[in-house]
Amino acid sequence: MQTDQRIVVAMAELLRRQGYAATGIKQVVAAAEAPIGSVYHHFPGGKRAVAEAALRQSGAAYGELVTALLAPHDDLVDGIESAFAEAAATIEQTGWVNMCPVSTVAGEVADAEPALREVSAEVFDEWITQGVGLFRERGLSDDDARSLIIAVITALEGAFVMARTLRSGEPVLAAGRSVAAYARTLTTPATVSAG
Amino acid sequence: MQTDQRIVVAMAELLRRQGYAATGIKQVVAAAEAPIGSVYHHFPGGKRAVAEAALRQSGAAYGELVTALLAPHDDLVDGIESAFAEAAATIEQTGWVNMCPVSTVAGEVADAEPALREVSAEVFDEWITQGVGLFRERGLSDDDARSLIIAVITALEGAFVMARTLRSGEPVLAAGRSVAAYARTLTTPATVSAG
DNA sequence: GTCTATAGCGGGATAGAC
DNA sequence: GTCTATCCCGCTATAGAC
Repeated sequence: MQTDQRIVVAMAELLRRQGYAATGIKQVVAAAEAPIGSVYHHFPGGKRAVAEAALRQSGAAYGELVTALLAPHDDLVDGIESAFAEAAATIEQTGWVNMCPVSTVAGEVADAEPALREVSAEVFDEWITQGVGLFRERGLSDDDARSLIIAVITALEGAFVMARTLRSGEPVLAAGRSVAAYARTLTTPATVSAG
Repeated sequence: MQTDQRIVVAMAELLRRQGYAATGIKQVVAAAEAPIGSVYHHFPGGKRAVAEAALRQSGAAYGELVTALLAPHDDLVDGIESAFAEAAATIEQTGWVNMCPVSTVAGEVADAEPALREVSAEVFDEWITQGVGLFRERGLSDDDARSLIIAVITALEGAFVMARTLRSGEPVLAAGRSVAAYARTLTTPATVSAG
């Protein structure tokens, strides 16, 4: 792998574990087995530029992963349930490490790092666009599809934080039940019984 | 206000904006209008001890806030819908600052700061306990109550991160719709129509 | 107990040899 | 273009005057 790629990959790995502020450039080059000068040769913007590249790359990969988990299921509810179950298993097996750096980083940079907030926002927007497309194929209206994919993403993000903190897969499973129930109401018009 | 209290409050405020690693003790004492020596006099554990106190205090206050938003409503679904709507309005009015430092900090310290992860876990557990009590009073079973409060918390957490990043209240509203739909399925047994 | 000056360290970034 | 040695700054934490 090329030096610049190794740097980006190492940054992404550290970002999802520690966030942006706690991750040092020296730590990144040690993990990437690269000399520190290479960072500033390939990324004149320094630490921030490396982080931007890492967020974009990981964001795209993670968006494809979620799509790949949902796409095989013709039924929305089935797809969502299996995606959350898969996520719960993965995060537990990997020792409670976040699956994607975007969620870890977005919260700490939303106010203090405009450039990184902007990149994170672009990643979220791409995920939403992909999800809207997928859910529209399953018969949802534009508004419902958009509302549902946002519910899926926010539930996953929030559940990951709690799961890593509690060292338990329970939050991911509970969040999955919740979003699946919402998806069910959007696909099968329920008749509410009185009382 | 006492010096130690001002220090804790200033730390909490900075934590919810920037997270733990990016927040400096010098920044905290400047905001608290206290000499730096006071930090180590009142908190021998230094920065980490101040952050622990800030997380506990903010966690308790935020738990009471959510309870106060939910408690007045006899109907679960009404309470959840109004709580999320209130949250969306608040985060927008305050310039997209997070309402609570726990969610901002938990993600970045889950792997690297065991003491802070532990405190964050205690805060989450307290929120869950409070929510289970509240939802049981509304007639839910233990399991349903626990699943629902976890869904509420994770949805709020995840939605706040996305809202701050996108500078939009939409994620909080979408998350609220999703959780409210889940609560509705737990309270009103729905008859699903075929097709 | 309050407060200041400073130590000691690690951060990001750079200059310049090769 | 690769890589190393170093700079300079800001950090946490401390020592000690008051």
